[in-house]
Amino acid sequence: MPVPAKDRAGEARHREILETAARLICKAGYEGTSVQEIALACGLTKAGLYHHIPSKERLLYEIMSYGMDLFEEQVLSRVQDIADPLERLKSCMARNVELVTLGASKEVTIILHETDTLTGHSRATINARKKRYVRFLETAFREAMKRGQIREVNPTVAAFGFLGMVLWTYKWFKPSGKLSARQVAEGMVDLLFTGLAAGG
Amino acid sequence: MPVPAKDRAGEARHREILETAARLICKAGYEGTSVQEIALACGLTKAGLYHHIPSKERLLYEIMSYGMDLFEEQVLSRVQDIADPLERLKSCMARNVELVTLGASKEVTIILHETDTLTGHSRATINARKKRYVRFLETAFREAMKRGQIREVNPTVAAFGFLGMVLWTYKWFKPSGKLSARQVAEGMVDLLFTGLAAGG
Amino acid sequence: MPVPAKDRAGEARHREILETAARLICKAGYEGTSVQEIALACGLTKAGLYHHIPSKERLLYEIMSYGMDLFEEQVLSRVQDIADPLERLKSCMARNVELVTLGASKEVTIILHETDTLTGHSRATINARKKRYVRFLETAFREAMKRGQIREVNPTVAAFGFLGMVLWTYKWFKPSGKLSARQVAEGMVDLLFTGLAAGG
Amino acid sequence: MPVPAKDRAGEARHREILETAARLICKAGYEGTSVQEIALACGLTKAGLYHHIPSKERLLYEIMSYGMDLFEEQVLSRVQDIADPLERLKSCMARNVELVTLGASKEVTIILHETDTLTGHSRATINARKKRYVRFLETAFREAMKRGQIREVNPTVAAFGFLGMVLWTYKWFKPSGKLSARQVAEGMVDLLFTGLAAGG
DNA sequence: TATGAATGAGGGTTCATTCAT
DNA sequence: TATGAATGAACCCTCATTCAT
Repeated sequence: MPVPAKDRAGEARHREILETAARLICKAGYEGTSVQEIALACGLTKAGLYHHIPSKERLLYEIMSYGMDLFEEQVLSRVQDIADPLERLKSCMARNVELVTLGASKEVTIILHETDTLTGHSRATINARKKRYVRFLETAFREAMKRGQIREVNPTVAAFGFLGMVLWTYKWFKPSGKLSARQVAEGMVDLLFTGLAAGG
Repeated sequence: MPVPAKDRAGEARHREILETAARLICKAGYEGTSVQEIALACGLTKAGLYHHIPSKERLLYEIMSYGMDLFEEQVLSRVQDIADPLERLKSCMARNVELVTLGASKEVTIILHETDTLTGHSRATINARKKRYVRFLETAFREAMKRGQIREVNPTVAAFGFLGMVLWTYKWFKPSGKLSARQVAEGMVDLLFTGLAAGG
Repeated sequence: MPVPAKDRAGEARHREILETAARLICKAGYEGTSVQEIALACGLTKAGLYHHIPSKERLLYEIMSYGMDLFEEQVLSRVQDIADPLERLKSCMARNVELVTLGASKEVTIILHETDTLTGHSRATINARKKRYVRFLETAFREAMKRGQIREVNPTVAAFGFLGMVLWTYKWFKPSGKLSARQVAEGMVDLLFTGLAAGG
Repeated sequence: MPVPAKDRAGEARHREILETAARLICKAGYEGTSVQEIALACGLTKAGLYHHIPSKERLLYEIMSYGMDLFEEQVLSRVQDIADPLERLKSCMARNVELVTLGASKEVTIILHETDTLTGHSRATINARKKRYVRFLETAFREAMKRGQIREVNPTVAAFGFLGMVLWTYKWFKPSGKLSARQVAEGMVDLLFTGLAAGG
């Protein structure tokens, strides 16, 4: 059942707005970005933008939902079926680093780190999806330990170490720098999983 | 030349204001925190607060400077003279994790991650001090490699991996959680430097 | 010359819109009711509503005109030919009270009290029709005095006292209350015309 | 214990703002009057006005409270101790008519008829005070009947008839017209209590 | 030091209205 | 007729900042 052209256009427009807003919010933060600026960047007036979104906070929520969708589609769903837990973790890390460094809509996923801005149900929904990712990592780490693929470490520390390495990347990575996104991704995987121990 | 009691008192008050403001800004971000709220939390009126600070942006700069002071005093200056580069890195990591998790003024140092808010000279000054830290880490990694203490890896990736693990901590660590700050600090050091490789 | 069915349908639709709008404006006032809300209540979009009305102010004018039509048709025209001036006044009062309490379209007539909202010609037109009612009452009071049916009182004060009693009713009358609309109507007539004097 | 000069000044300023706002709201309604207009009329900027009031709705509530204060002080408290219920009612009506026609702050009391604008607790508070007035009137009517001073009528109808006559006055009374406020007041009392019956 | 009062600028949001489709 | 998209103006309110006292 094909989606009518009209709806597809509307949806595309909507995504375009989310991505444009994400780019701005990513730079200056949610509170530091005015609806005025977002509207202008979308080629609309403030009132015109409000035809597409019900409120600024809801806009943020939709960006975040969209960001989680992108993340789950481009990272989680592509690795969760990998049987070998170590390979699953490595692939996951590489994909996640690439998502926040060279993804076409990387800002949409980066914004996920705007914590404490959303309130109520929206906040709970997003937080639940984030927590699922942490659980996914912890589980994979535990499996890898059980199989003897990695040393015995605290799975929570491992998961958050993993996440810190991956998500901090957007703060310093520059596409125009010496290292390519792929190099960073592989470097990070190598760093965490091969380890720093000499002769490892 | 001893500082007059009066100035010392003034300085204490000043630091108190910086720390109070830091706590608020840490929660809601710079743009999300109003001068009004800061004044109230300091037990002052808005106009009263302005007798202590020249502007909101300058307040942020002073918090960040103070944060860098604290960091350099409690982390850098205590490890930079360690001759063994691997021990230097390990000690640095542990101290840094502890600074952002159980430091009495942890918010003051956490705020350092409010990027892109400061402008002009202030921003350049803070960024220069941050960059010095990255250089310090890269150098230590290089030294450790030269000595054969760790594998050959890209020092930049290593430095930012290190930083990501350390600085991300404040986003998820809860003093009331299962893990103590010390456990997290040691876990992180173990994770990065012993590595995950089995039998490491 | 019979009205074509189509026009009759259009007219019915038009009246329906006027009555729906009247109900909303009656509750929240003209300024407190948005075109959006009116459109929604009519089962239309905003743009759709504008095919039926040229402007919000004109809508108000049409409601008021329709309200005056209803009033004249259901009150004035049915009493103006009563020869006895006292009976004319009593019947008028009873009918008017009933119009604003149990009339099917009572809100349409209640809105007539939205003063100072209309401007220019519209306002003048409505005000002229209202003034005619006042004159009608004053004349009837004067006739009744001349015939010795009632005491000598200032006819203007009598007319506005009459109107105040009648029109205030909508502010407190509740169809579900102890008093029926009819009881209120008869009570008001009794109150003003029989008077409060003991033994009257 | 004398009120400090400063407080008295602040209080006077506050009342001045309430009265200025009342005058505007009285003309155009609450929704039809912008905070901008109120500020301007007070000789302030919008932001300056907000130094004195917490919100527009709260401003309305304060006007209404002040209006009830004025009413109770200038009407209720001056008649409630009159032993003779008929005299109590007559005096009450005269004073109330005068309050809404020639009172220095008549708009403040007229605004009390802005129904349905306030919400929640504010609304309940004001409504309770209004209801007390209705009860006061009903009681007085009942007493007067018991004493045989007036005919037996429904006290609720009597009370609302009384109120309608009194409160409607502000809609048509013009200080520059033929009738003085006093004449209207006396005319209304005469109309309701002497009655229209011939030879009354 | 401290404050209450004030302000211009801008915040997010809604308004009545228009118009191409 | 009906609509979705768009707009300029205005809405209520808060911002960081200043200044006389």
